[in-house]
Amino acid sequence: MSHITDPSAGRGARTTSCRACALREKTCFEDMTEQELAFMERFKVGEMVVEAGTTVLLQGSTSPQLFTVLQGLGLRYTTLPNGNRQVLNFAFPGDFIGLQSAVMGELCHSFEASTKMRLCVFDRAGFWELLRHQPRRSFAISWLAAREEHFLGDSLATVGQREAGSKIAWALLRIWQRLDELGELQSSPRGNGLRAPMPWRQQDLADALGMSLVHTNKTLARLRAKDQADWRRGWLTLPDPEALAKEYEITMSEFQKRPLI
Amino acid sequence: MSHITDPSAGRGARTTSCRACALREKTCFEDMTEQELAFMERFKVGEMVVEAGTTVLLQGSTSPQLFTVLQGLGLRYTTLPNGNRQVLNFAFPGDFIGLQSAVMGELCHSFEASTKMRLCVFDRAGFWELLRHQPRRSFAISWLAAREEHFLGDSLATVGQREAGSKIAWALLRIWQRLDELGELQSSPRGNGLRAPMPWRQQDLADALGMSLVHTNKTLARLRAKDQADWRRGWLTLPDPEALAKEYEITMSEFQKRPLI
DNA sequence: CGACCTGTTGATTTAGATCAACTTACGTGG
DNA sequence: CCACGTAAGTTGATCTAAATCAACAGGTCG
Repeated sequence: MSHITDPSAGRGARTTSCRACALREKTCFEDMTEQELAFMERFKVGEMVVEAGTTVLLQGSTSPQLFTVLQGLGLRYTTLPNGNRQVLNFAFPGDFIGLQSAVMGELCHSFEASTKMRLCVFDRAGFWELLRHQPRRSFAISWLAAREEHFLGDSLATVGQREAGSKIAWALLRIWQRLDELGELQSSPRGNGLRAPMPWRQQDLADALGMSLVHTNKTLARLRAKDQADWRRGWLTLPDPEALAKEYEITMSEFQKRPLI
Repeated sequence: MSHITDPSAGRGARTTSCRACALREKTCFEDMTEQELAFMERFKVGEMVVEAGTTVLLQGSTSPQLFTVLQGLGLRYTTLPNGNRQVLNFAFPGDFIGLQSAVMGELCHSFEASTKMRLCVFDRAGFWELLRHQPRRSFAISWLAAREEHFLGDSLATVGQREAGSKIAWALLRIWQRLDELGELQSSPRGNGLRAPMPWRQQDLADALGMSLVHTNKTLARLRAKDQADWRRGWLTLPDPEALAKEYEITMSEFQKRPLI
């Protein structure tokens, strides 16, 4: 199901060069210096396109690759010995995937594409070189790792300390915010307001929040009835995100430009 | 209640030099090159000794400092708008504290000393210099951040997907393992077996696992009755850690030497 | 058309929260 | 040395949020 394009194969015409990368245009990312660009292009091994449902990284295996999401949405999860699944986070364009595997030997989580995805592929061996020769890039890596740590801490606090309605609202707001940063919110086809693509299943959200599927469903229905959030058929609508956040005592961390790997 | 020693004050006789740092002797840490040592000594600003109960970092403030734990135990937590507290992790000697604050502007968690602690203090401004000039050190930072991310993911999976007995067992095993690595397990004063210092309160454990205090207490009592774990008056005894892990389907990540900042 | 996946809804059960009373340990000061 | 105050730990009774069970509906695809 997967398809890798190697830039050294053929004339490399099929692989976007970092310079031409559409992600760089987004306002949510920091600018890159000419030197950084040149370096990243050497570090880049190719591109990979996967269909929705593909397992890109499998817990327990040892992947020699690192990725940056170019297009599409995915999710990262662990499977416990008791069979339960914990979704660790949802992945968006610009996310750097696999830092942990570069550090620990073995993968302790899986990564799955929730839509068709395009991934930028880097070689793990090049990672060390990256940090050695590019202090700015290396700082970017640490920055992203710290940010990820922050997000996970936030998830932990939500899963551990909020009740159902608040959990759901928190998750929807976070997804909304991330898509907003990326400029992926669209105006609804019917009438006013914005909507966000949200391709995940209710089961995914349930597994992210430590809730049962049924309870997740009923809580979503309650939010819909109160006109606070409407997530159906792959699209999420939040009539008033600020009011929602206030109602459920949710403080979103403010926007910050972030580096792109 | 806190007491800072500045190496540039007096003759700096009161501050341990990195070369003489007792932590470096521990087998769980990677060796440092002479060059790294020299650099870290410049980066180090001083030492701080705090009494048990001191809040070292406060959520919402902006701390100009980074720490490495030299002695003692602590914990990191967030307070939610609803008043609940989530303990994010427990801190042990060798842990590097404050990477997030170095990256995000504002602290999004607090740090508290659970025993008397000795902390190695670094200046935040020096952090950027660190990454710029010391590729090896910079790799160490990324390594530690990735490890922290891994631990948090593990916590999230536990809080989200395990039931009470398993949660408690998981937490006790992890603390046990971390102290074991540091060589802090001692033989019990009465009779055979090992014991670990565990200065936290039941409330801390409850807040780490997203459980109520009462339920935590009752679950601990059940484990004690089954001779699986005994935590009382600041000491933890695990008669058979492997059996405990097996019983509750817990896989501990294997030991790996880690860098020291 | 039937198989399958995702979502929906009501009925029932239960793990864990909450409430409340009490014990134990450890000061501190008279 | 004892009385008192406070913080942590313990235990039983009660309540409830959320899990589980079960049946069904809608959409999609071969």
